[in-house]
Amino acid sequence: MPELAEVEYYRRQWDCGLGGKVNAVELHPRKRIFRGSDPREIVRRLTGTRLRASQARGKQMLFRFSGGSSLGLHLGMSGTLRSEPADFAAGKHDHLVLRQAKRALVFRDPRLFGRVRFHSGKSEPDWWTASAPEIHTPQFSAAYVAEVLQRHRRAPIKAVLLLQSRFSGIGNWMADEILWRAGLAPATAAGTLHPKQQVALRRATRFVSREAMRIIGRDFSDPPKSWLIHQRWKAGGVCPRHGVQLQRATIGGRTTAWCPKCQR
DNA sequence: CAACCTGTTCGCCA
DNA sequence: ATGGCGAACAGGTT
Repeated sequence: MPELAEVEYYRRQWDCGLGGKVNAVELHPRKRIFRGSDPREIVRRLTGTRLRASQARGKQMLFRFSGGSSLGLHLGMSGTLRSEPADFAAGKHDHLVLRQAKRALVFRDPRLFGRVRFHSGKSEPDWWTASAPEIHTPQFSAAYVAEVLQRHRRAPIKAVLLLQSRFSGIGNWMADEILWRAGLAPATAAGTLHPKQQVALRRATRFVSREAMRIIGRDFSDPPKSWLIHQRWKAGGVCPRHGVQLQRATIGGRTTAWCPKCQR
């Protein structure tokens, strides 16, 4: 489920707990979610702190606590964050619960592709600082896009859009939406894009990111009916622009839908 | 019942 | 050393 905009939506679901004290931390320590970190340390160091702030970069989230501890959360394929009443009882897939006086902050992830990381100390964790330029910043420039396309010139453009180290936060449906708007066939080798196509790609990337953040990031509203997202999973899905039957194939290792008429 | 899935990481190969 | 690709990871849904 979660790409850039959904991540932003879920991050905000814990905003109600900002400033609140963490009275207890409950977790399922054996779960794959905690790979690479020590669950007992998370319990020990977060208990008694206060949730101070949170941020998202691409699909990665950072929650900061008093005392200098941070939690890094990644939602993987099926992760969600939500707030529940204080007497909430954690279910099978609720792998991390932060108990506050008035609520429980819950991280749920049935498929376990998500991840919980932990960091303590004055420095910023490297899994946080090593992120790619965000799409809404000046660093996501035409020159940057050109360089990325050149570096990955032999890969299909669809696969390049899915590289988190290059296009921060773009996932499968956003990549298809972007290519459809830019008029680019997903299998096109990245290095063959003409200057005008590069401009269209960057413009569509910024548009889809900004609008998805505004529409989905705020309250999980549906994008307008004119967006490809409403058609791409349907059996008889058609191009919102022409009504032409969408094509479907695995490109860049993922299911890809595109309009053969407007994407070349 | 079988196929499918909005993500990342690893090993292999060029 | 770098880039591209396919498999693996898990469990719910169709």
